[in-house]
Amino acid sequence: MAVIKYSRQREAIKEYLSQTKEHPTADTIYMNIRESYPNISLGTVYRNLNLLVEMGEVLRINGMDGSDRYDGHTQQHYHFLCNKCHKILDLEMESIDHINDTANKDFPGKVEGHVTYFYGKCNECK
Amino acid sequence: MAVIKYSRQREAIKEYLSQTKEHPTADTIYMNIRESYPNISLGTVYRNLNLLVEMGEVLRINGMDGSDRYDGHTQQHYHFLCNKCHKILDLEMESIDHINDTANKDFPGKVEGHVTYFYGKCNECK
DNA sequence: ACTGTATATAATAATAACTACTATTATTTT
DNA sequence: AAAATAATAGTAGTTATTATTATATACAGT
Ligand SMILES: [Mn+2]
Ligand SMILES: [Mn+2]
Ligand SMILES: [Zn+2]
Ligand SMILES: [Zn+2]
Repeated sequence: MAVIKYSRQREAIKEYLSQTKEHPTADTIYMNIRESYPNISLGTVYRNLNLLVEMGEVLRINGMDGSDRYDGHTQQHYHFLCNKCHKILDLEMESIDHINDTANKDFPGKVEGHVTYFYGKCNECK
Repeated sequence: MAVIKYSRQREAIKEYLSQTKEHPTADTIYMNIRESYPNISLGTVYRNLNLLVEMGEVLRINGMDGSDRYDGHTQQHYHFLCNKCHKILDLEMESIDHINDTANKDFPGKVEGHVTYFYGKCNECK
């Protein structure tokens, strides 16, 4: 796949992700795009999500539960998972990139980055 | 399931996990236990891993790639994932639990903990 | 605007990781 | 040793995701 051609399906996915504050699964995205494009296929959603992640236009959040989540807001930020209602929230907090240095200290290889999420009780559930 | 009864299959899994320094998948564990228990079923491996994780005798590491990894060494420690050879290594480093406080600062809910792993190039791959 | 070619799509099949079910077997209690 | 209970092997089912393929769309060159 050398040249990337426009598709309204991909545009709709990007649009939907940029305007939601949630962190939807591929299936949730599918359900929503369906309202404007009833014939869109789930495979198309997955393929475009992979493309968008690869292009850096969308973030993939994985490991929180069974299925991957997607985030249209690509500036670096951290996530919080509520243990009770399982909502995923953005965390506004100062950088913790220094933990890379901590990790590097006695490590023979090279630590380049980290993946972190926080968990606990959200405002409503605590 | 009120009472937990002994089983040599479960014992073999625990034994295998306690002596390996790797972080095997359920399937890898299955392959290895098979050498001493050729009839063990993959379902038995999964069921016992879940049990052992629940009992706190084994750690589950998820989100690194498609399938969960298991760790027989249960003292809290961090992991490193090599981007090139995809090995998972233990990281000996000082505690970074203070990042919970950082995350809590302006958060209306209650941050109780975090999940973190580091990535980069291991000693052989860098 | 018309045509050719490459890319994207919908629909569907396939895969991978894991869980559920059930008849049999192993462990523990009595 | 017999009864009671839990674990197992073997298998079927689920869920999330990827692969396949025939058709549709985008778009560069005329
Ligand atoms: Mn986010
Ligand atoms: Mn470890
Ligand atoms: Zn909550
Ligand atoms: Zn490596």
